[in-house]
Amino acid sequence: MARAATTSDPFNAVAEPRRREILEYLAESEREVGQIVVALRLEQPSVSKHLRVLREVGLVRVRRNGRHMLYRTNPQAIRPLHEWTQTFEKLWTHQLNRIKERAEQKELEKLYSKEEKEKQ
Amino acid sequence: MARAATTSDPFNAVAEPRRREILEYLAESEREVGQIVVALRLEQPSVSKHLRVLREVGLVRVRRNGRHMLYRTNPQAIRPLHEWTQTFEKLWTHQLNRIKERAEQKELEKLYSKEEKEKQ
DNA sequence: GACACATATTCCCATATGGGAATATATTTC
DNA sequence: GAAATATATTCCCATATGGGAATATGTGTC
Repeated sequence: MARAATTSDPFNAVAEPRRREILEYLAESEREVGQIVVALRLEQPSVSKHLRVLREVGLVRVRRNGRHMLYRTNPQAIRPLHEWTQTFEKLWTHQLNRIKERAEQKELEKLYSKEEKEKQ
Repeated sequence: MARAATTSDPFNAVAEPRRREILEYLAESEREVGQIVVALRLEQPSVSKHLRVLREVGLVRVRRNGRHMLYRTNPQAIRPLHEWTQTFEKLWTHQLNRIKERAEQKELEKLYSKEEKEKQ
């Protein structure tokens, strides 16, 4: 087997930086393909291909308006990613607290040894 | 250009489902490679290769203990992912509220038309 | 040092990628 | 229906992938 398809799930779809940019841009409001091309300075076929991937995993929605296609981010599709990362949140705040506590401990020790020196 | 390397950033590293499983497993506590092999039912070389990718992007830390290598998840490295997904959180709660409001509106309308009928 | 054990690396391969260039499709306008 | 505009698709290609199999490296034990 090779690497999983970009269209296999949101995790793979979102691994591509340009697709993340597109999602951010389309989160502000509905946009035409041409607007994405201009705003993100990408080639039009490139944008269409990225949009296709995003559409296939449900990360964007489309509707037609005349010759224009209006895309928008479907934020709900990002939830699974958010929830997965959230399971680690407690761990890193815990880790940060430990770092903080150690720093404070060191400060205390420094102060203490200073006082000791001054006594002598 | 082809697809970005799995080692280019946490987004790419985490796109692979087995690597996510490994991160979850190593979040509980420090583990030997052999334990991962057994717990996740993967081939040993496969695990070593995944661990290498995770190590290169800082998602895991290692220390040696005799012939054993002890790996653990570095939760801080997941923060960027969490923060990126978080920017969409407001949008999806907003979206959910709208859905809820519409449902409630429909309920009201249903009730109203029922009363109308009963009048007649 | 010979051996066993734990882990890492290498080689091979089918597969999907993203970009570029060219072209196809769909829609409006005249 | 021809021309113009907006978007999508196709083809080509260099590149990295993950799995499997085999092998290499490192460490403890006798």
